[in-house]
Amino acid sequence: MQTLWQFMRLHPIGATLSKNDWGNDDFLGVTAKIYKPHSEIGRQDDDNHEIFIVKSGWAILYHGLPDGERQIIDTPLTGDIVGFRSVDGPRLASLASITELTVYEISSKELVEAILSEGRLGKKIVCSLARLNAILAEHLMNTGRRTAMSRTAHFLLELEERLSMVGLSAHGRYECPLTQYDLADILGMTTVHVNRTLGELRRADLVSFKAGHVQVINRKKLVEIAGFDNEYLR
Amino acid sequence: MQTLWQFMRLHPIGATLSKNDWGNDDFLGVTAKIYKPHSEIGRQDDDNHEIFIVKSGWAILYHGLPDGERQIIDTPLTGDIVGFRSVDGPRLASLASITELTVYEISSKELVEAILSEGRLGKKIVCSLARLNAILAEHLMNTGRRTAMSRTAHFLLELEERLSMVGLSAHGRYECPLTQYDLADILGMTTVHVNRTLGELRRADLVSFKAGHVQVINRKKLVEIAGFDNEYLR
DNA sequence: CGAGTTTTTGACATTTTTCAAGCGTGGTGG
DNA sequence: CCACCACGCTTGAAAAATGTCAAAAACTCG
Repeated sequence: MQTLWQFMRLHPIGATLSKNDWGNDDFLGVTAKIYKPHSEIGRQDDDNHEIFIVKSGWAILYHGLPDGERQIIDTPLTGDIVGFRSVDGPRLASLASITELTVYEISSKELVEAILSEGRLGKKIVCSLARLNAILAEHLMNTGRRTAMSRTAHFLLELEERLSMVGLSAHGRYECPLTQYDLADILGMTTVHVNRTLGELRRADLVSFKAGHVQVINRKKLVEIAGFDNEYLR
Repeated sequence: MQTLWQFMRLHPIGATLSKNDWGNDDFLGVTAKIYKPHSEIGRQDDDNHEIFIVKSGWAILYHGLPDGERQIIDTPLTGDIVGFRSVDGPRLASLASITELTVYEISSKELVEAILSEGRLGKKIVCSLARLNAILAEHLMNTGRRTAMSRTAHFLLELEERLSMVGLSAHGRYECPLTQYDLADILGMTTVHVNRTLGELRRADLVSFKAGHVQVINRKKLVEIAGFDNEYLR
């Protein structure tokens, strides 16, 4: 069985952590939990202070609005941390699996304890949160200042970059189990419009999103349309 | 002269820090720098690894897009930290003052060093970043899933809440030096539309934004229209 | 095969942007 | 003191982008 620290050494947020960075083995020994596709891992407004670290699979972190709308905040991928809050309080967003999902679950309190006693862990978490910040800021530009086309192109390029960082994309090709409904709630548009936009991108031979997989066709032009610069994902 | 740690004890991110949380006094003695209104404090793409902590004044953190558009990522207020990056690399956004602005400037490297040796500082920074994350996520809902009206209302309520936390708002009233152009770049719409929307809000006796100050008139209804829940600002 | 989900398409409505112009105010130089 | 300019605010009319509603086609899974 792979322990949490073994995992973290291999992935973005834990890449340089040594065993000693964690207080003791018990804490490290957190076992990964496996969830079925389309299950709720944590629900918005629940008073359950747990942090998740994605080991494998696809998930969405979303917030439901009073009027029934939904905005997807992020699609956490392998190695991403989910669920930090500045203070105790209800969860601000729900986490749901898309595919089968494996996550490490750590009590928020325990993780904070560990940060207090181990500076290197604090640094790691700070870096991880800073990166999430950068991603959110970029999504803000997407929904705020880019056209439907540019937005969609940008997100597909972001996914490719993030996935290839964890070895899940190569040659501009990757699996993506998100539906067009999901895409709509990520990009802040309607499914109908997502559909038309994807169609345009496909017909223009830029990128194809079809049957759960994505293939970048003309990267140069796609990057140009999207105004994509991967710097923020470093 | 007020030192950085004296300041931090009094404001959100540093509220519970004691003197010992910082390695030594030299580091703490960082003097605050004062900038004139409308100056650039840090420029996007610069390779200058500095973190800013706002002591007083209004600022905007924005990112310029290739086509000349601009998206304002955040309006850092008293006590907010600006400029963290996951790794060294060019700055992702520019920081500019709106009013006269006083900021503490700390080298990124120094702060990371301090985190390594002082867990409580790490915790504070982690909390601050988690809060910023929550704010960005909420802005994402704003631009992604709310109408112009709801969005604008929401942002004005957020400002009120954030300002009253640092003693700069009371009775639903506060000073706000942002222009309608700024508002447009925050909310992801055009100035023209911002103008019309503010007009509507004013005519409906919900909130007035005029000559640099904001007055909430009918909070109950405004909160309802905005779908505002201050939980995320805690 | 059949039921449910997802994608695609068409016609039309609404929101938001664009372009263009006018107004008000505060500061500045003649 | 006044003319003038820069800047921000306001308004109107038309265009473009995006959303809504509705239905059909395609796909998926048991």
